[in-house]
Amino acid sequence: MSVRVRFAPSPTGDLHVGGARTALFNWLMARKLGGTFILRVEDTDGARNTAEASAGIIKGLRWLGLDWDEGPEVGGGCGPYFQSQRKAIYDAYLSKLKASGRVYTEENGAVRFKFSRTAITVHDLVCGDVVFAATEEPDMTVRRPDGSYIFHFVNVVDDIEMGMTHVIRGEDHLSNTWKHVDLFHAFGVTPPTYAHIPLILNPDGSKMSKRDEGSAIEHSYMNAGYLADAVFNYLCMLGWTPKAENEKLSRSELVALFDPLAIHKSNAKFDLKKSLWFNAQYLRELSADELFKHAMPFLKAKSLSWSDEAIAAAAVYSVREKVSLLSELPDWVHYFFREDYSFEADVITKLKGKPENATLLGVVATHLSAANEWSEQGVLDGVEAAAKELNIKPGAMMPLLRFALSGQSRGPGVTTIAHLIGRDATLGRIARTLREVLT
RNA sequence: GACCCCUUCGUCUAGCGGUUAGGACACAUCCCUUUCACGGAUGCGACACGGGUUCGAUUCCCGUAGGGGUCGCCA
Repeated sequence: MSVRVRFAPSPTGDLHVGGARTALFNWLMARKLGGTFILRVEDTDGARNTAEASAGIIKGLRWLGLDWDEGPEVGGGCGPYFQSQRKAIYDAYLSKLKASGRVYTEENGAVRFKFSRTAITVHDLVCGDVVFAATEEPDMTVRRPDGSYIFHFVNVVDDIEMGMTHVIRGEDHLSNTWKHVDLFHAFGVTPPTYAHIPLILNPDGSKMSKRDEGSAIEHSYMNAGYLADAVFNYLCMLGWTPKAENEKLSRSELVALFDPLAIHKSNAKFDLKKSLWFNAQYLRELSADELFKHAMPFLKAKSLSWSDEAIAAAAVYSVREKVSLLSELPDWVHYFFREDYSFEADVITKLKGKPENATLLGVVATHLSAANEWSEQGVLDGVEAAAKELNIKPGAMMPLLRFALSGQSRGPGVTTIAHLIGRDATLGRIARTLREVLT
């Protein structure tokens, strides 16, 4: 039998890391076994669900590259995939329960399911067989007086209707699973195989929920400058360890390595530093074009613009090993894009520190204006010639030139900066520094 | 409160009776270096506690403590 798994979010808010990882593991399972990954929106509670949230979740899943084979936007043979549109199916299933005497209606119209009140065992790939003693809880409500249905009921009905073979979800559902199994039995259906994955906790050990740092996919990752591949990779490492030498693994490697039996039982705390490390790793292996494409929205957000895209891309590429997030890029490259960059306080202090700095910059300018060709080597030759004339080491000239050309004390190689901004800008910036700082 | 799951360096983890308890992130130092980074090297650093079982427990069993979860006409 072909594997069928699903991610069944309730659209009450943005896609959350916990949900994203649940979707991720389901996706890995389907792709690993050549199965089907289904997206089902559990929007039975009209009061809490919104279309915006639903769209947001889809946006987040798309960004992470978790494509589904059946569900919203793609269709499939078991639709509709919004539970709010499946009332007739639920009514039919409720009738089955009525026929077998497993439900009863209360005075106000709510319908309850009669628990079997026997010990129930949940077979779980991660937790093993978990036995729940006969319950003493009140029978559970499956339909509200207004005719709408409750999660436990629709969840089970749809898992039956959509032919789910495995249910991979957060461990917070484990304690309720016996109720689902009871329902499956009442319908005369063998329950799917379960796999309850550990939860993601905050660094302090508390349960991570919306609002917490690093919890919302769109806000904390997409907009913060993460690469989807990095987030995908990092999330896999929370609660699962692939049998591999390295932790940095591509999607295809992760698919090939995936094994639900290797998923951990214990919860994992979110580690911001490590997520940044993963992102930095992925950032560095992007080509100049790819990096620029990803960086563009972040540059524009800081009002940076360019006329020569190749130069702009080269500028961004020159600082790729200095950042962990795309959002850090503008601060590292803004001076490539404008002449009115400001001078950092310590840069001004250092420039003014020695009176001979003005002379040094003047000599460098003279040599650079005479350079035969404007390449990095040409710039370097000019600086060395100036240093020789001044009888100092070329290395001693570099910081000064860096200060003048960027206003910053750190950045890519000085010759790279000069080469990319061009001769005119280089000479102009030296002149500006002489005029505005070393007066 | 009842029930369920969990417990190895600060964090993510390897380990599946005998290991100098390994790796990654972070941190520290050093090297490299025109800055900042990258990279390389080294270091710091853990089996929650108490009983068993065993020739021998991080590993198996029980208990305690601690953490998380579930007990809705939320999902």
